[in-house]
Parts: sequence; structure tokens; C-alpha cells
Amino acid sequence: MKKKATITDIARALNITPSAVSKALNGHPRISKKTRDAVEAMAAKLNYRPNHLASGLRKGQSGLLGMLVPATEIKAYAAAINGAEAEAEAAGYNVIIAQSRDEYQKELKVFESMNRTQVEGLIVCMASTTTRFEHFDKWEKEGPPLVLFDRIFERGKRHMSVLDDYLASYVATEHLIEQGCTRLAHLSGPLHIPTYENRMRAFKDRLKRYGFEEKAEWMPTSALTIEDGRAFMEGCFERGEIPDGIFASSDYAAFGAMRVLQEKGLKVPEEVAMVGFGNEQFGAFIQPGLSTIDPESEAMGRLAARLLIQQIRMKSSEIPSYRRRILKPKLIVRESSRRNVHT
Amino acid sequence: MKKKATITDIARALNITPSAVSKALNGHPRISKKTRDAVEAMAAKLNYRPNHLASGLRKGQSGLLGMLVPATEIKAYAAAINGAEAEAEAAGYNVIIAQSRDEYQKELKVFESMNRTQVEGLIVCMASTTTRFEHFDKWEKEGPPLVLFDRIFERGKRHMSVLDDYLASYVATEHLIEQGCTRLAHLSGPLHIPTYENRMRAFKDRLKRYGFEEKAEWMPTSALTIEDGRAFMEGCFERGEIPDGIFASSDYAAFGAMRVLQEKGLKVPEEVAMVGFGNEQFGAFIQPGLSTIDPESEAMGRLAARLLIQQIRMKSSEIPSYRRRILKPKLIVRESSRRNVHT
DNA sequence: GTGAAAGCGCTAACAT
DNA sequence: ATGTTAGCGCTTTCAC
Repeated sequence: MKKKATITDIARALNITPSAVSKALNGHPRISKKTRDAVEAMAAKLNYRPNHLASGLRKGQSGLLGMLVPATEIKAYAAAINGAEAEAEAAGYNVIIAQSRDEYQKELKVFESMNRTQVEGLIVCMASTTTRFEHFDKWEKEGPPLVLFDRIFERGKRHMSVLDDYLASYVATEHLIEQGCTRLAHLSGPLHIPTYENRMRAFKDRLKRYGFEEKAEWMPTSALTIEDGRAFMEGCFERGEIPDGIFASSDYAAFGAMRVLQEKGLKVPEEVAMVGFGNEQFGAFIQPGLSTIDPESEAMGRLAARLLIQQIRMKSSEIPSYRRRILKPKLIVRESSRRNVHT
Repeated sequence: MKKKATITDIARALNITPSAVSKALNGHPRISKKTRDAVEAMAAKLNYRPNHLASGLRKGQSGLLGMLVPATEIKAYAAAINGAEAEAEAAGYNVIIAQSRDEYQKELKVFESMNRTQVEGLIVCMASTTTRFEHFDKWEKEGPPLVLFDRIFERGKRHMSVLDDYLASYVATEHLIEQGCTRLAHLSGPLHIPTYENRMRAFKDRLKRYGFEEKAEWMPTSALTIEDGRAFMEGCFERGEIPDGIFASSDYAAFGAMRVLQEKGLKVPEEVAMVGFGNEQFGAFIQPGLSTIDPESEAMGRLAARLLIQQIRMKSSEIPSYRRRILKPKLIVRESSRRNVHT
């Protein structure tokens, strides 16, 4: 591991000054083709690699973007990361990933650490347990640009890249109704997050439209995990009231509920039709295959990164109005909701 | 977004010098408790955040580790990333993740980019298509420390954190034999990667030990995906020879094979017992549940990071002998291989 | 078209 | 115990 070559080394070897080398390397216009070629040749020969720390310090930029997600195992977030990284790479940025595990305290720590690391921007999907937003306010006042994705909150508008959750829920609920379901349940996440609130609202709107009953016990708001799904379904059996259609805001919850149904001997989709959310990999593997909403997460991540990079490149003088990118969900129909009612 | 406070600002406000502030902030011993307290108070008041770029430039370190994996969706790699990040965070490092998509060319690019980004060390799981290793040689000659994990190669020894693949395969194969299987197949990856070679060797050793037949058609070496698994199984049906036990080096391949068996009406595990590899999430969700080898990936990632950080902190003068961490696999028995032969 | 000089924010001798 | 000084590698005016 020998010492690395610097522009000064190149300069010395060529009998010119570091500043000329810097200009040559950066395609500065006022530099002769001859020296530019010489510099490039020498750089290659010395195996020169620009030092990002030095140029970053000088230019006040780190070349780093931060991205905070609840967990990287969740398919939707993994895909969003891939999208954001692709976009970032194209723009010459690296991405630092952090996870909140859906814990507010961890989220705070990540904000701290991202701040220290001098990221030039932050992409955030907030933790489900986050109900205070001072850290966002503070960041926006003092820090570099920030873009929310997937989960958002409304306190003060912000840049965001999100799914059209109302539409997603509309489509999923309509689909269940088309399949002949009339006694519908919706497993939701916390309603203080507009993401889930929007889905719940669309769900209720559909029920109202068709004159179907709205049962509070069939609309739990903390039902995102397999265990939550199981618990919900077991509760239904205890109360002796089983819905004939379930739209869950998470594939995991849908799976948990489905397994209980199967254990109790009910048929999916014939007796209970199901639609999940998130297009997790396992949904295509289980039997019956789980119908689901594909949240277009890769595109969501890509757009979030693009939005962020736009902010960064913008002269900070002219603060732009808050921009949002809203993606269209895609319903994926598999066996768990297909009853072949009409042909 | 106002200007950030620097140590110079703190120094000015306190009428001392930047270097005193620096020392106070870094817990340097020869500084009075009084000034230390004053500095800390002022730092808090001015909302000071250390600039990593500056200190990094000065100290010649970036605080960044690189990690290259084939793909982040694979459970084993996601877990390894989590492990490595936990370890890195504890040591004050951030981790930059990159994916090769199992393509040699992408791997080369990532090496380039990691070099430019001034990472202080690199953790690598090579692409399955990588058969030339010059970039490793070059990195090791010129770059910061490097640790291999999961997949390794033998050309020149290197630091590594790996599973005991021979043992994993031994255990899986023994388990199938215990369940009464005698006509065994093994779906493998490319044998130029010792990871797969070791598994294949253990598999063959077991067959030999028990005097079972070794059929070339039952030991494909490019069988890691769902499609590969399907293709293998379909081939078996075409040839009219079906194994009664399959150990696959990937849960995906196992799943593909299993689905074909089920489509053809064969019972798993009664007619064909199956064990996969990787402990993918879906394995617990499908029916029958897929027995598998848990590669202890999180620990593997953690140990890789620990090994790397040790190298980094070591005086580069004393080059240490190459260290390896070898993890014990865990067999997870689910329904796909459980025949209740004894008991 | 190229050079000289200053400095980004921080740290580490060395001095006092 | 604190200050002085120098410089990490690079970029950027501003001269010439």
C-alpha cells in the first residue's frame, strides 16, 4: 500500500503548477489541449485518483446522500434503495443507508449521524412510531435538502415522492367488491401517517358508496405484521364474525390472517378473498398466491433521489416551492382474490 | 440553512485558539476541565457539528467502509449488511453499499468507485461470474484493507469471513440420508468458487461413504435461481429419473424444483425430500415449509467488518498474517425434509 | 493559457 | 495547560 499520487505529484513531474493540473483534470476551458493530454497521461501513469475528501472540503460538498428507511429487508424499501442508488450514481453521488427499525429514537440518532457525516441531502421514510417532527423542522432550517418518501406527514409541506395511496386502496377495495365481497375488513397502519389514513379513507368511501357496513373491529390500525394479522383473524373467530374480503395494508398482515383462515379450514379466496400491499417476494410463492398492490417502489426511490439532487444543485438563494411526485399503484391479481365471478 | 459553526467560531467566542477547542472536543488529556466545559457549552450553543471531511482530510481517513454484495434483496446479503453496519457504527464508520448483480464488469466499476471515494476498507462478496482476480491483487497492492466474505477464491490468501461450507453440506446431506433418501441430487453454483466446491465435495464424500450412486445429471453447477431449479427438475422428468432427496445450494433453486414436483403430483417430502440453502424468508411461508441451511449471515457480516476494522487500525508497518473467521452453519428442519422415520 | 496565493475545517508537532 | 504554526489535497480568484 504505497502513498497515493496527488495533483502536486503530477505537477512536479510535468514542471507545471498544481492549479494547472486541477484545471486540466476538470475540463476547465482555458487550458491547452497539449497540457491537458500531458496531464492525463501522467495521471494514468501515476495511477492518480482524485481525493474526494480534499475537493469536497474545498467545495463544501461531500458527494454523499443519506437515506433512512424503516428496514432494508422490506421489499418495498430495498427496491426504493436500488432506485435511489441508481439515480445517485448517475449524478456522481454515493448513498449512505440507515435503518430506523420503525423506532423514533433510532430515527433521531440517524438524523444526528447524517448531519455529522455531512451528507448533502437526505431521503427519509419516517418510522411508524414517529409522532413528533421537530427533527424535521430543525433539519429543514439548518441542514441540506430533505425529501420524504412513502410515508409522509402533513405538518408543513415538504418535498416528497409517494404513492397515490387513496387510489391504491380504491383499486384494491373495488377489486374485492367486484369479486362479490360485501363484508369487508381493512388492516391498517397508524392513521396519523397520511399514507395509511388515505388508504383507510378510500376504503371507507368505497363501503359507503356501495352501502356496505363499516365495522370498527374490522378496521384495526396497528396491523402491519404477521402476528398482527394472525391476532386480528383470531379475534374475528372469537367474536364469530368473519369478513368475506380483506384488504391489508401489508402483505405480512395479509399472510398472517390467511394462515389462520386456512388453519380453521376456511377457503381462500372462495370464502374469504384477500389483497395485501407491498408486493413482497413471498406473496408469489405461497399458496394461494397473494394478490397485492405493487407500490412501484423502485420508481419512488428514483424520483425521491432525483428531487433531492435537483434541490442540491439549485442555487440555495431561490427556494423552490415544494414539489411532490405521486406514483400510480399497480394491482397484482393472484389466486387469493380471484373468484372467477364473471368469466 | 445558515452557515455552520466551526471550531474557529467556538474559539473566537471563547477567546482561545482553534487547537485548544479541537483538543477539548477530542478529550485530549492536557486540557483543563474548565475550558473543556466552556468549549462544550459553547459548542452546544452554536449547534456545532464536527466536519468529517476536514478532520478526515487532515487525518487521512474518510470514516467510510465499502461493502460489495451481489444483490441486496438476497436475505443472506441483507443480513450480512446489517451485521457489518452494526459493527461499523460502533466503531464510528459509515458503510457504503454497492451491488454487482453478479456481473464481473459491475464489480470492476465498483472497485474503481470505491477507490475514488476513499473508503478505508472494503468488504467483498465477489460476483459469481468473476473468474479473474487482478482487481483484487491490485487493490491489495495499492489500496486499503480488504476482507472477503461468503464467496472466496484461493488465489493468494486473504482475510475472510466465511461459512464452513463443507460442514453445511455435510450436515444437510446427512440429514437427507437419515430421512431415508438414497438417490440424491445436489444443485450447485459454479465450482470455481470454493464456496460451492466445498459443498459439492462434502456432498460427494457423503455419497461415497454410504455407497450411493453419483450421477452427473443430478449435480448441475449452474443451478441457483428458481428457473434453474425448475429446469433441473423438468430435465429429470424428461429423462424419467427422479431423485428421492435434493440438497440445493440456494433456496430459490429448491423452490423451483419443488414447484415442478408438486405440479407433477409428487409429494414433498414423502416422495422427494428437499433441503435448500440461505434461509430465505419465503422458505418459512411456502408449503411444505422449506428445510434449509442458515448461513449465519449477520454474524458473518459482523465478523467481516470487525476483521476489516482491525486491519485499518493496525499500524500498516506490521502486516498481519491473513486471518479467517469460519462460521458454523445451522440446519433448519421444516416439513420439506421431515419424514418422521424414527420416533 | 498558466502561475501565485489563499483557504476550506481540522489536527498535530512543537513551543511556551 | 494553552498557543503557534504548518499543512492534509484540492479549487479558485486574480494576476500576468
